[in-house]
Amino acid sequence: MGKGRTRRDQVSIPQVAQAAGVSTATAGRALGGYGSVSQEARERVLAAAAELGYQRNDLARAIITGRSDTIGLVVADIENPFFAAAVRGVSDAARAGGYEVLLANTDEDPARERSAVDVLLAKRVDGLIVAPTAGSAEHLVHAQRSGCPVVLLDRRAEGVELDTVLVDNDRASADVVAHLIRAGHQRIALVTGGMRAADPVASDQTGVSTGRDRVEGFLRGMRDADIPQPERYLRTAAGTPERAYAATRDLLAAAEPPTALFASDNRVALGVLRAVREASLRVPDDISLVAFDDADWTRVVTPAITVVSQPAQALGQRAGELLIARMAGSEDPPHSELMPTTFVERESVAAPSS
Amino acid sequence: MGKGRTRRDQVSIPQVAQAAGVSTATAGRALGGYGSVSQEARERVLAAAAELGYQRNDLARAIITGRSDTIGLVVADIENPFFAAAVRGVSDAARAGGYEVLLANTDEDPARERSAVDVLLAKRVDGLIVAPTAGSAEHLVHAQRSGCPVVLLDRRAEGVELDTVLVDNDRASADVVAHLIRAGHQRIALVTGGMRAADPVASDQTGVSTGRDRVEGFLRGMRDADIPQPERYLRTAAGTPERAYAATRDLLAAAEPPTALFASDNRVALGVLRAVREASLRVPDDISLVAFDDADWTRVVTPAITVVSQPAQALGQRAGELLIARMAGSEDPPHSELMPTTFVERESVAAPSS
DNA sequence: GACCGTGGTGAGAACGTTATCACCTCAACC
DNA sequence: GGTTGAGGTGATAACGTTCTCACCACGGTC
Repeated sequence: MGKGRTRRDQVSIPQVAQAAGVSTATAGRALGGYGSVSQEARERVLAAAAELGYQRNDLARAIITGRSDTIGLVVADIENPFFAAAVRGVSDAARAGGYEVLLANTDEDPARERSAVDVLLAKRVDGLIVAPTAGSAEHLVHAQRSGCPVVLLDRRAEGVELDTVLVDNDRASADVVAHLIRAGHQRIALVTGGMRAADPVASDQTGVSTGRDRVEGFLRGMRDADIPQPERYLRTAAGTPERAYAATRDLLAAAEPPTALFASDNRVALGVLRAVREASLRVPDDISLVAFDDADWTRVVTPAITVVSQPAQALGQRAGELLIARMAGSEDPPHSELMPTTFVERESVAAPSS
Repeated sequence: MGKGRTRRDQVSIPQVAQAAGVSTATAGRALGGYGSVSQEARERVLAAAAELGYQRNDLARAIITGRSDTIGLVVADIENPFFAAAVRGVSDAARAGGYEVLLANTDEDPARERSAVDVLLAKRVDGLIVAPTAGSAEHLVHAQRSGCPVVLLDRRAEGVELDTVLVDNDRASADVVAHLIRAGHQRIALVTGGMRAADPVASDQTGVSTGRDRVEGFLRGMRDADIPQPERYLRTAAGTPERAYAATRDLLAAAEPPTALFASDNRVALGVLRAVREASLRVPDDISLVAFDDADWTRVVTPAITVVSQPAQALGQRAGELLIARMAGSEDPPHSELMPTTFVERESVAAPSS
């Protein structure tokens, strides 16, 4: 036995009330900051609380008020700087609105996402922000219907009516392709993850929406320029640095290798760049390179990499604000908000060499 | 009134019990998985629960059991990849132990840290993992004493008895210095953050322990090699990429610039590297470079950067495990666990040119 | 003087769970 | 046939808070 009081003998409002010589109700009002309490009673209660080391219990409060002042945040991969920044944005918005954040990581596993949502619902979060992974979004609709507002972050979910904050991936991707084509490229490769390897083109339902949209934009951009066989240099299922590395090696070893590489996110870019380095290719003289995500290191490498910058933190913040509005009772029909990407031209794109 | 049931008419155990034709107690047992229930009763209860859309309420459960199955995690900066990885480690350990994680960001602000701890305590987390920022750790001791175990992550707190999981920063730092000296360097600069600019050497109480320990190790390493005025190239208060950039520019512009740069973390390294690039210095021919943290980009730049690798995720995981043991009732005296760093030699160190 | 509103107070219900206890049944054991 | 034990059940207390309501005192207004 020993140090410190154990979990069970926490001081509660009735004890404070008794010490202060007032009723439980009055002590509760003084401590909880609701109702009206005389100056004198408040002082006595506060003094008694300090004396006894009273610690309020938000759990009990949440049961009675029906609000926990907590929002649940479900992301795929906290280690991805994009999500880290988004989490930061959500955190900031939550703090500003008086909410705490309960965080869950899914590792892109739909089963873990479902169970995370379940746990968060059981903990009675007031709202949910989710970057949905592949698969059905039934559980999210269900959550929303049971009274817990849901906002989707960075990714769409098919056929459900939920607020969504994201970026126009399709268009940004097409713009990159157009830029490369203007620079003179024809053999343009897209290295990306998030889709089943088996069926890269019929991408309607598999994989994460972000990946699908970027592929879609890529293909559209290629077709718009009448480049035949646009899927020739499309490499899906390369979502990790390692797999992107392998996919890029593969591309570079081909008889007719691409003259430009488009990496679909910052982690993919890492693998792509490593493969390029190992092949002793010079950027941009031998090969051009564009990446999604303005990761901090992209401007410190030589040459600095041309990127599509996403407002990751702002995305998170906006999702938080939208959710807070919903929790406050907003009844507008669910809608998507597109936030602008910025094409940051640096030094990794040039005309093809041959 | 609108879509979906509102917050207030959630289904509760008594309602399920009535629908299933059993007592509240039995329904509670069937749903909560405690006590003993007949096969038949359980089935009836579960069917009724599914029918009515019952959602368990962990808040009410937590009140009665005294455990919320939640741990609080307080970090300085979630956007720092080191902490992102550590958060990941904590998450994994928590999940394995059946706990959820409540996350708070402090931005290195002691006031925000205190208020975060306060809120988490009010939410009745079962334990707390904190990467303490500068200043007193009184609130943490208080938390521990009031029955909420605390584990420190990555950073020490002076004069308090708390479990701590970290790395031997002093020694790792001294080892880097020794390595550079063996390579022939004398004019070695340390660019670091986390300390008041005013008084860089008397570092006993200001700043974050990590920074202080690294400075200490740096100075020790220099003194051990009998290099005079070791603080000559010491630049503190340069904890962000921007400030590190400015500090490095400053160093490089000196009459007798350093021949080797030591960046105290991955964000500092970003700024240092940018300054080096802009000065058109070649690494390692013109100047050598070592950084703390094996950030993913450090091996993709040319030349790949020699780093001190920290087991960030393992650190977080171990902190989680330690906390779980504490919450399970372990009464061992608090202790520090040092995890090993790895010196990863790459291509950014060479003998000084002159 | 009757009436109202308002600030303050306390008793007790309410929230949705789990814990405690008493009780019942049935089988196993001596 | 009694004792023991285990499995199952329900009534009710308990957790720590806020909510509801009734009540009082007081001042102002008609």
